[in-house]
Amino acid sequence: MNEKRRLLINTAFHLFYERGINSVGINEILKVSGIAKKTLYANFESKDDLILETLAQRDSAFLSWLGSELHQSKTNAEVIISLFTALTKWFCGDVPELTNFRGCYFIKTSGECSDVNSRIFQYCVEHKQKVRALIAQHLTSVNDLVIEQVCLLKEGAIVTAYLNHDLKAAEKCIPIALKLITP
Amino acid sequence: MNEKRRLLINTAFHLFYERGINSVGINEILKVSGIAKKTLYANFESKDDLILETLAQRDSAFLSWLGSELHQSKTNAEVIISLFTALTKWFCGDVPELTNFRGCYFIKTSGECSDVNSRIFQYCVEHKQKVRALIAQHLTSVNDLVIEQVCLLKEGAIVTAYLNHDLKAAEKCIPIALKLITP
DNA sequence: TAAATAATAGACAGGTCGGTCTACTTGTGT
DNA sequence: ACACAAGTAGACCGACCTGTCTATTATTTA
Repeated sequence: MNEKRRLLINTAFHLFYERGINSVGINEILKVSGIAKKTLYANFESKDDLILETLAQRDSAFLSWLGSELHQSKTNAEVIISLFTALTKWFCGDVPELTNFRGCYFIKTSGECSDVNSRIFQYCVEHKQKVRALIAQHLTSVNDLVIEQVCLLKEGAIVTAYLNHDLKAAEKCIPIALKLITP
Repeated sequence: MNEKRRLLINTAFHLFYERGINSVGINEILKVSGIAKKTLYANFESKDDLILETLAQRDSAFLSWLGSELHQSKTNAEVIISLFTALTKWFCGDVPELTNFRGCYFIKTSGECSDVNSRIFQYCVEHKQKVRALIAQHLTSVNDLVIEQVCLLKEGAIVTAYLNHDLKAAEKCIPIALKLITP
């Protein structure tokens, strides 16, 4: 049972991430995964519920990946360099557990939400907060403004890498971010 | 005739911007605008064609607004300050010609595209290039890297302002961007 | 005034949407 | 051997999708 559930979440995520949550129908997810509709609705309340689970899976995968990338950085400068070189690896498709880079799943998904008070939109906001907290946790003696500025650069890099096919977007952030932590 | 066309583009843009191009149907656009379906298809080949026209209208509106905001800035520092305070005004809903801030229409729309080679996606890329060119045109004796870094900050500010409801995201970019132009 | 143009309303086609339900086929534990 | 749970296949529902087409009304032009 749990295996079917995981397969459904995985298949749904890949399709949603590639083509958008509103462009992919339930029937296609079933066809690709080879699972019956009844099984899907035994595991998930609705399509929105399934979407939320794909967000949760991606949230977990992204945070654990980023955590491991920042793990052994000692100084603040090392953390900054690790962060943006990790992003570059992601953009270049060198991070298999995040699949081929297609932009930020949470930015894309939140953009398809009509209602900013929906659970889906809220989950996207929470994900960004968690990433911010993870970065903050690795930077010592740095005030909030600087952390927000680093995150700002990060978001800019992700969007630019996707829209402009600029795989070096994150690298361009490194000198800026280094100046931020050593004023 | 041309008036109907403009009303259709305008209505479509507002609905698309609020709820996403894939969540809004042709029939709703017709209902809201009070225009008959036949008239729509006399003016536009397809829904995709209509979407492209809304992108063109937004592209034009955004560029002319930003152009006028940067217009009377003399020094590079003034340009930077004008740019990011203009963004802040936009985020706060103080720019009527851009309607209520809902993030970047082009980032959102590109995120709903399955095909990165589609005309719609390409138009979004071109818009970003035009904005970049406009900013570059106002900054004198600044190399390409710095311009890209300024644009990176701009994209980060837009995304962060939307997702985190952080209306001051653009203000946080000003000190960083000023350092970039005075090394 | 008559003809031509433009716009209207909306039925219709063929398809997909999310979601429910029935009927059938497995596999497993006792 | 039997019951029960879990899964499959897919018909079906009402709603909506894009796009075409007919029939009617209003407006302009000669």
